[in-house]
Amino acid sequence: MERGYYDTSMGEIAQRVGVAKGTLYQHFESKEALMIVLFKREFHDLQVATERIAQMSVDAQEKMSLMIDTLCYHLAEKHPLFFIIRNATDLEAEIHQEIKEYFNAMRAQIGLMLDEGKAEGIFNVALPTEVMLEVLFGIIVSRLFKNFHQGLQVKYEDLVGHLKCIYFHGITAPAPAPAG
Amino acid sequence: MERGYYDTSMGEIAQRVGVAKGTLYQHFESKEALMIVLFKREFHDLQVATERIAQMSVDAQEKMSLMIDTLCYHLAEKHPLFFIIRNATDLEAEIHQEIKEYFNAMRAQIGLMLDEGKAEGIFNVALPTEVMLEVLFGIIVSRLFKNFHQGLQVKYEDLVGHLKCIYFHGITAPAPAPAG
Amino acid sequence: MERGYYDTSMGEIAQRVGVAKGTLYQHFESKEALMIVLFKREFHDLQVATERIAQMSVDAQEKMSLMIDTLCYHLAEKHPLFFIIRNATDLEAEIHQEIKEYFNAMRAQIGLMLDEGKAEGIFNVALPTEVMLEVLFGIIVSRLFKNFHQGLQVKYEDLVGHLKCIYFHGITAPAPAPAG
Amino acid sequence: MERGYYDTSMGEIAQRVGVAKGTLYQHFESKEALMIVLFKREFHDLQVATERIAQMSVDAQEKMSLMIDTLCYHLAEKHPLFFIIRNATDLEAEIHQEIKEYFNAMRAQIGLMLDEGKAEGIFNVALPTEVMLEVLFGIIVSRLFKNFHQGLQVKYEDLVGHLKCIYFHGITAPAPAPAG
DNA sequence: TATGAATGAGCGTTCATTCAT
DNA sequence: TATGAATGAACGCTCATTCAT
Repeated sequence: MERGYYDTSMGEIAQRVGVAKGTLYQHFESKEALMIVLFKREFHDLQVATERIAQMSVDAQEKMSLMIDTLCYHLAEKHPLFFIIRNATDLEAEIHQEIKEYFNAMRAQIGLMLDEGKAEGIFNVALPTEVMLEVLFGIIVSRLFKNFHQGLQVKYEDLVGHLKCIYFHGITAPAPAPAG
Repeated sequence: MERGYYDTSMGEIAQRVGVAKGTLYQHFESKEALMIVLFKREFHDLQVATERIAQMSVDAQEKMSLMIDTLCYHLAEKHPLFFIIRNATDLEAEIHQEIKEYFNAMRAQIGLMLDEGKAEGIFNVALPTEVMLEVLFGIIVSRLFKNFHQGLQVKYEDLVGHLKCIYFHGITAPAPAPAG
Repeated sequence: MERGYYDTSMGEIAQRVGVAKGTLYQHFESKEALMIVLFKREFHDLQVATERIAQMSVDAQEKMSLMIDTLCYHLAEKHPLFFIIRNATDLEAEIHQEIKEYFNAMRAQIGLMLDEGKAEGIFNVALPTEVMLEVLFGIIVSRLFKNFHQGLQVKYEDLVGHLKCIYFHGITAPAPAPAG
Repeated sequence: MERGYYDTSMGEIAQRVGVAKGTLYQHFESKEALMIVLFKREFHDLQVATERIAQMSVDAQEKMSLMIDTLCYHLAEKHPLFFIIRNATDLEAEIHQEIKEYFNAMRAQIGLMLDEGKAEGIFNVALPTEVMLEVLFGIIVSRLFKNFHQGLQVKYEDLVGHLKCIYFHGITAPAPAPAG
C-alpha cells in the first residue's frame, strides 16, 4: 500500500510476509490477483460501515456526514486505497472489473443516500446524483494528493470539517444572519 | 497519455512515433525526461490561460468560474494530464521536482484568486486556502476517474455547471426564494 | 578469462555456463560482482602459497626464487589473472578496491621477503623495495603479453629460469671465473 | 589515451576534435581504424628515436641504456601507449595485425642491439633474445601499473636508473669492491 | 504444502555506424 | 566534403512466473 503497484515486487511482498515466492503463487494466481484480494480485504470494513450508515434512522445529511467521516477514516487515514486504485490505470481489464464491482456496490449505496436527501428536500435536486458522487470521491481522495502538497497545515479533524463544509455549502461565504 | 507511465515502453513509443528507439534517445535524455517535456508542453497553454484570468478585472468568483472552465477544458477535455501526474507517484524525485514547480506556480496563482475572494467577502474565510485548492483539483480531476464511471450521462457543459455549483454552494438545496 | 571484461556479456557467460541470464543474477549481484568472485577464487591458492613461502626457513633469495616459480605457475600457466586485472582499468572504483586489497596483501608479503634479503645483504639496498616489486610483476606478466608474441620458442621451465636469472642478475654477461 | 578504448565513444572523440561524427567516419573507416592511426602517430617518434639509437657508434650497453631512456620517455611519460595496447586484448584481429607489425619492427631493432651486446660479450648469451625483449617491455610497462600502486615514492630520473640497474644487473647486491 | 533456484521476455539505455541533406 | 539525425543490435539488469525437490 505504501509503495505503489509497480514499485513492489512479488519477492519483496513474499519476504515481508515471511513466506517464499512460490508459496505466494500457491495462494494467488498472479500479482494482480493478489492485489484484488488485498483490496477486497481493505474494502470489506468500509462496505460494512457504509451498510450500517445506510440503515441508520437519521436524515440524509447526517448520513452523508457520517459517510464522509467513514471514507476519510478508511481511505485517507487507514490506507491510501483509492489512491492506488487510481494509480493502477493500466492494470488488466479483468482486475479492474472485479474491483469496480466492489466499488460500485458501495457507490450505489451512497447514491441512495443522496437520493434520499433530494427526496427530503435537503439536497439540490438540480444536481445529478452521479455528479454528486464523483465530486464526493474527488474531494476525499484529493486529500491524498500528497506528492504535490506534503505539508498541509491543517489538523485532521479540522480538515474533515472543512471538506464537509465545502461539500455541503461550497466555498461561498455564508449569508449573514438576518438582522432582528 | 492513454496508457500510463509504466505500461508504455520506449520501444512502443518509438514504434508508434515511427522512429527507432535510439532516435528517441537523441531527443530525450531518458524516459522521464521525455515525460517532463510532454507535460511542460501540455501545461504551457494552461499556464498562459491562468495568467490571463488572474489579471482580469472581474471579481474573484468570476475569476474562479473562468478558472474552472479553463481547467476542465485543458485537463478533462484535452488531456488527462493531472491524472497521469497523480499516477506517477513513484517517479524519480528529480522529475517530480520539475513538474511540481510548474504545477505549484499555477496553483499559487489560483490561491491568490481565492484569497482575493476572501478579502472581497465573497469566499468563506473560515476555509484555509490550501483546502479550497485541494478540493478544487479533486473535483476537476474526479471527472477523469473514468475507469470506474465510464458512461456519465451528463453533457459536458452541464457537468461544468454542476461542478461550479457544488464548488461554490455545495450540494445542499438552495434556500427557497423569500416569499414576497 | 580468455576474452576480457568488456567483450564478454552476461548473456554469453550464462549461455556458456548453461543457465539463464536471470540465474546468473541470482548468484552475483552484477557483472562486476561476478568478476570479483572469480578473481578471489583464483587468488586464493596463490595467497596460500605465498603465505607458505613467507614462513619457510630459507634465505630470501630462495624465497624469491620459489615465489617466482609460484607466480609463474599460478598466473602464467594457470590463468592470465593479472593480465585481466590490468585490462580492467576502468572498472568501478569499488571493485578495484576489493581486488586491490587482495592483491596488496600478497604484494606486501613479497615486499617483506625482499626486505629480508636486503637485511641479509643478499639484495641491493640501493633499490627501493617498491621498484623491485613493480619490476617483479612486470617481468612475470610480460610473459602473458601473448598477442604480440605468440610463439615464444622457449620451454616453460627454461623460461622461468631465464626470468629468475634476469631478475637476480640482469642481462649482463656473468663475470668470468677468476683465473687461478 | 587517458580514458581507454571502451570508455571513449566516437561521439566524444568527434566533439573533442571539433568535428561531426560523420566527418570522423569519412577519415577513418571505423573506431578501430582510428585507433590504429592514433597509435601509428604515437609510435612514429619512438620508431625514429629507436632507429637513431640503433645507428649510433656506441657499445650495446650504452645503446640499451639510451633505449630504456627513450622507451620510458615515450611510453611512461608521454603516453600510456603500451598500456592501452595491452588493454585492448580483444580488439579485432585485423587491428592487432597492423599494430603488431609496427611494434615488431621496433622490437626487432632492439633485438639486434641485444644480439650485438651478446657478440660483444657484454650481454649474457645464455639468455634468449626473445626473453630479454619480453622482460624489457615488462619492466617498462610495469611503471604504468598505476591502479595498484599510485603513489610510487620515487623520482622519475631515479626510477629510470633503478630500472636500468635491475635490467642490467638484477636485484642482487653488487659484489663488494675487492680489497686493495 | 512450501520452497527458492531457474527462467526468459522485456526493459531502459548506449553507441558504432549509416546516409540523406 | 561535412553534417548529425536516424538506426538497431546489443548490453546489463529486473521480476513475474514456473517447477523440481
